[in-house]
Amino acid sequence: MSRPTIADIAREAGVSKGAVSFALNGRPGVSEETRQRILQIAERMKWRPHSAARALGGARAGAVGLVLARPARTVGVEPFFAQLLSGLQAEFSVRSTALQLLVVEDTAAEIEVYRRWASEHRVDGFVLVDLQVRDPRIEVLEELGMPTVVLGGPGRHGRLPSVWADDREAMLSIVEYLAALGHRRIAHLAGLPAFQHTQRRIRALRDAARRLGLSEALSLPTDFSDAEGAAATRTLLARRERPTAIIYDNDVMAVAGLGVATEMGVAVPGELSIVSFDDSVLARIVHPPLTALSRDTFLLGEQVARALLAVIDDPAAAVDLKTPTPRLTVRESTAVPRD
Amino acid sequence: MSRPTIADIAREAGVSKGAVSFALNGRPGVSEETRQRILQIAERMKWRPHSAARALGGARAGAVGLVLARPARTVGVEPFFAQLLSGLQAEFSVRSTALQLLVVEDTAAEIEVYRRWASEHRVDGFVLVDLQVRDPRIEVLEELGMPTVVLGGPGRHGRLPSVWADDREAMLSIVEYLAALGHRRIAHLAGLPAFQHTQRRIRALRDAARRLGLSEALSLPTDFSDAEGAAATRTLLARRERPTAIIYDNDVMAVAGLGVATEMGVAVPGELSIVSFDDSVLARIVHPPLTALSRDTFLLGEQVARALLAVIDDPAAAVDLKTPTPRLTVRESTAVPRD
DNA sequence: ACGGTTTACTAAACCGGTACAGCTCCTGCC
DNA sequence: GGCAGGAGCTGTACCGGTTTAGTAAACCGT
Repeated sequence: MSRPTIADIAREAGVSKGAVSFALNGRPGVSEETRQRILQIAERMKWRPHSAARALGGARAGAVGLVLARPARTVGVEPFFAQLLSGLQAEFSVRSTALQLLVVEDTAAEIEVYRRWASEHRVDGFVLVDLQVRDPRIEVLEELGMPTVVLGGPGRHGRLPSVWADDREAMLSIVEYLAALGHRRIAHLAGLPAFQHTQRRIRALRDAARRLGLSEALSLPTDFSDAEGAAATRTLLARRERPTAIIYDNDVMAVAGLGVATEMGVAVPGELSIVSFDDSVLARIVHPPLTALSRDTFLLGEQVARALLAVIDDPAAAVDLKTPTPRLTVRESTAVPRD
Repeated sequence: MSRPTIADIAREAGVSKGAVSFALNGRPGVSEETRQRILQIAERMKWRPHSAARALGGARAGAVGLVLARPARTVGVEPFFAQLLSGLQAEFSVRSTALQLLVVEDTAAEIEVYRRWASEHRVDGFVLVDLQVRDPRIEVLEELGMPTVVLGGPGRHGRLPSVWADDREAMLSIVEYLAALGHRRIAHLAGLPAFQHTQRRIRALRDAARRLGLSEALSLPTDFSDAEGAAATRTLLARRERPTAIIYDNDVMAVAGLGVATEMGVAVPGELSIVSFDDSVLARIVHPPLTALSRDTFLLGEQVARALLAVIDDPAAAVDLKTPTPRLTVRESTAVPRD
């Protein structure tokens, strides 16, 4: 016989389907003795619930969605997402919730997927990342009424609960460290200007520069790619008065920038200090290893997952969780500027 | 009103549920005129099928599974998987099939997931990667009778269809290139010995060495991590008669090895040539950029997805697809050995 | 004009669970 | 002794689709 159903178990145990359902879901309605007997039979028959049948009864779909809008071939270059994914998985799988992952080309397609998955009842909630300035996705998700957790910054994201890291403090800690070393001309290769965290970092740098009396603090927007990171670094290093330190918004650009410096004969850290806003193997394995901001992305993923499960359980739950502020791991790419 | 059902459409159109089902699925049983009317109403009401309800009727679950057995925190370091994933997605999403991704700790847990997802009817098929020597998963998947495509090498994998790349030819092309440059002592930092492709590469190197009359061709097994890559490189370079070229089984190890060489004052490519078996941004952005084997992993993912969909449509379909042999992209990490 | 086939559709069963009203005992209490 | 209340269970409706048996009308050839 193929796949046993609760009806099979009921027949075997000589009870009704309802009783079996009660027993298997650990809810009152059957005696402890009967429950044990049913559980044993289910075990013996290797019964597993049919996820579709469960979902049909208006209950959970047992899955959550994560949709990324990026050019298909560029995903996975950044270790950040892989780490986040691992953390999400770790927590979701404990509560036997599956993760549906989809990579699409742009935000319009992403919204379309939210609509489709919601109306197909395929998922119970969403994780929203890469928060943009005036993000159109928030409105859609609120309208759909799907439990959603935003991985973003402080402040309101409509009525959606959020888990966030303090980008501002993180940037301040980097700038203060560089200023303490004696750097006065600092450049910042920022990410996509449309992202909220990019804006927060740019603002933090500007504020810190004013407060610490830096003579220069320039933020250049990029698309996070190694190509733009390299190009912008080349431009910066070709100037007459070049910066003595560059802060890169991700590890890929930082490594590319390091390559450019080496190629142009600019000594790191002698003539140029490099700091990466993301830590990963990448930052560790290059030479010299890069000073980088270490955040526990895996933990972040776990927290987001936990928050989402809480919201699914109780849609009224208001979550606004600040994760530990990342700390700077000093390696060999930063030093006192040579005058 | 929330989510419209086919019953709502049927009422609106003044026909039965069955007629609506026929119309929406493009099957005979209704007149063209009625079909159009029903389609318009469905469109207007923004109807979408409830995926659970469909799956319950013994039909497709509309999803496939990919399970990776690796320590959770190490995933995503390798661009290879991200690329593969993108390719899979691209093809699956065209056929509106979702991809369920799960990362588990070991093979036992992986098998458990196959069992669970199959019996819960959560997926219609699986993609099997990281094929091992005498892989226990194959037997389980055959027993479960789930459509599965193996991403592996040539040869039999039970009765499972497969898509594969020619690792042997790839390794031969690298060795022949290095031999042509004049290298006679070549080392190979291999991956996990339990993997089939590791064994194939080791064998290919040994055969080529004999044929080309190399004086040394050593394969050292590792766990693919940057740490072991660095450690093994250090050992090799500390020997009296050090190799003049090292082939790394992935990009992460190659970059780590490059770091070690730089640190030890061994010039690349002057005193040591480096070749990576995987190409990615990583290989491009370090300095000097690495000579690497370029395979179109994105395309590979698309092909695997297509193959799996074909097997799901027709379980008897026998697929055995060889992908284009990867080609060597020569950059600046390889040169004629200095004597 | 008649039997036979085709077309267009309806009604109901079915998939495998969950939810709930209702029934039968048994116990406790005044 | 009678009644309330609860434990333990049954039976059935229901979720939203698909599928099948059945039916009425139209069509067809001779």
